[in-house]
Amino acid sequence: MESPLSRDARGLSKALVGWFHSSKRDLPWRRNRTPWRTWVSEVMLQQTTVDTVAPRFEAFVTQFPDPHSLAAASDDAILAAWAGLGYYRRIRSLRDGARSCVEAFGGEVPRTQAALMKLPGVGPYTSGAIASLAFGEPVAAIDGNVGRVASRLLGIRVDPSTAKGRKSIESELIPLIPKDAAGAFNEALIELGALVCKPSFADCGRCPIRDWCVATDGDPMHYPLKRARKASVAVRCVRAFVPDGCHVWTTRIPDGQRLAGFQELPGRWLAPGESADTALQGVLGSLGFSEVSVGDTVANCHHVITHHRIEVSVHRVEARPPQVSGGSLARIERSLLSSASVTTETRKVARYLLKDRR
DNA sequence: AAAACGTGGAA
DNA sequence: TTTCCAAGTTT
Repeated sequence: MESPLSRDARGLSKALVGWFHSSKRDLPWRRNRTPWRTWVSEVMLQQTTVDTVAPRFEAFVTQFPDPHSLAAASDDAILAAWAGLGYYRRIRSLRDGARSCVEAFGGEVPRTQAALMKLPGVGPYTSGAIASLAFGEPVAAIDGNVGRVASRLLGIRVDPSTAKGRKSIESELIPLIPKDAAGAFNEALIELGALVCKPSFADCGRCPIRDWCVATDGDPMHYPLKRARKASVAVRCVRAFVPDGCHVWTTRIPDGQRLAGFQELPGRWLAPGESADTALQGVLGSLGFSEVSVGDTVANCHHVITHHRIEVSVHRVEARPPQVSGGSLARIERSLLSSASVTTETRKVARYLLKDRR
């Protein structure tokens, strides 16, 4: 009961891989493809665009050229190296994964999908990508691109973002992967999704595998199935700009919270209807400040984090700092408000604070 | 299995 | 402006 597609898997992979070799983009991680560079790039690319990653990749692997160097790095160092890329759990996981490679394998990257899956931050996609691209193991690597391309190619109406959807795609995709070119096949599928078979336009006229595609004679945009996203929520946030000579007071976000380890101006989200003055009095009071006087707004900015749209207003505040230091309170030079030690929101605020507006 | 997790750019 | 998307993983 072989389908025409599986019988001609050879032709499909030849056409796909041939197209890839002539059409692929020149990307940093494709030059000198080592297991470590592949691991780093795949983690950096998780939910992050090529345009964002490309200018950051070489600097990162220069600073951390192998698992040993990253394994030895401090929290502050890895956060600064990842600042602005988002999803900061990724870099802690990557460092922890590098540490376990150093301890268990002498600093070598595991060579199989099964072994890679045991590393923190390495899931079904990333393990498949490293195993196939770096080591040639004939396993699937189903990211957003491949989920979409395979859905259309095979005519599968499933949601690739669910475990069930991925499994059904995987079971039909694996037989198509050539044993002697698994990496090129998988990367070609990814590249095809990125360049041709796009979410809002399939562009079948330019597709190297349209002859094998179920969706071309129907409606490619009918695939894949996708679930509704969670609605975004608007929140207001107040922060205090408390200058102290050429320094400014900040707080360091504690472990376990989102953006843990970064510094930001003291403040918090407002409850509906709550006043900025009350909130800032409370925040600074609990940090140990006294004689708190909340002044004018000195900066406004808009920031989005996951599904929250945040309107930030920063007030100038005069206050007497606590005598004993401790807890999350910190003090940094004003110029560091635009450095990698603070949150991205803080760097946005700093653009207003330190210079012009709008 | 749904929700959380960052950010910037395109539609 | 709002929504969607980008080489996902974890809980």
